[in-house]
Amino acid sequence: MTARKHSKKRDAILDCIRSASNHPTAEWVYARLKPEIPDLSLGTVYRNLAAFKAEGVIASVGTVDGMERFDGFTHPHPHFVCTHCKAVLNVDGIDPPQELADRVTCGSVRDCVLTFYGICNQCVSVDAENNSNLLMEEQV
Amino acid sequence: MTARKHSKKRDAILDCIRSASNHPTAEWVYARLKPEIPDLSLGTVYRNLAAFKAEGVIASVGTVDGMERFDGFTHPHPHFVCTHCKAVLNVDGIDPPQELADRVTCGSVRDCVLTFYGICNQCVSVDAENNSNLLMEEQV
DNA sequence: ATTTATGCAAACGATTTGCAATAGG
DNA sequence: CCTATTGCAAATCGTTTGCATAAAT
Repeated sequence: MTARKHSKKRDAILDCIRSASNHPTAEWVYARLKPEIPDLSLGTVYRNLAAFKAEGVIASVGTVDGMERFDGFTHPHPHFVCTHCKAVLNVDGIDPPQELADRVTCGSVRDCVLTFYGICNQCVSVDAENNSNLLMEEQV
Repeated sequence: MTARKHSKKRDAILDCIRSASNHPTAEWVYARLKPEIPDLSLGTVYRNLAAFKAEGVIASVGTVDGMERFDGFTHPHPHFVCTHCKAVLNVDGIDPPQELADRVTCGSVRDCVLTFYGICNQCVSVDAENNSNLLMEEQV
């Protein structure tokens, strides 16, 4: 029925998502591609991301700070969300406990999502730095 | 500094969230309270929910279908989200794997959130019903 | 030629916010 | 009284959508 046609912009958007490691927003993808594709529109990015997601070609990591975050790597894996800088990081070496799905009785489970929230190492460092700066200022 | 004052509306909002089992949205809380508190404003509901959340008095279950869902029960527990009817249900008998937090190296974990996505039992039933209806119609 | 994909800008919907009025202490 | 809280409506902001045009087949 639906005869899909090829599109350079669509390819660029998918490449961008797949090569990005930061689980970007639509806006980020747009800003990233705009310089090399000047006539790209934000609506096109949204439309294609929605289509990719519906097809299962990309995944949604959820909403952080009001913005949806996407992942070009669709194999289920846990994420770490920094509540300070809003970074979304992959958590390696831990698998989502999909076995637990069998013990869920309220419905038929399709996905099992495991997400850790906290402060990423980088933000902890910056925080420590600021604190020592503050201490030094106080001492003056 | 901040001299907090008592407020009937604030109390009603907290009671509402705590007595609700459906992990409601701000709008739902508003609609629920409006009849008994005719001069309640949606902004007040949003403001108080945000404050409760910041204080840790209530928890956010995340965003489902573009709307934030709240939980008056703050002890960590997994949820089941029905991708069909958007219901958010508690999953009993399973604890979030907080032990795994120690194995996360990219930051310092504060929360561990486990969420299952799928079709709830009720939607499965309705679906089956519709299908048999369709089959019957086709046979006519 | 036909039909999908896109740009653009307007529409949308959830949430936030500024400000004058209200109510708690 | 003083100040936190609220109602109201306008503003915000991410996302969606309608429509005329461009690109793909």
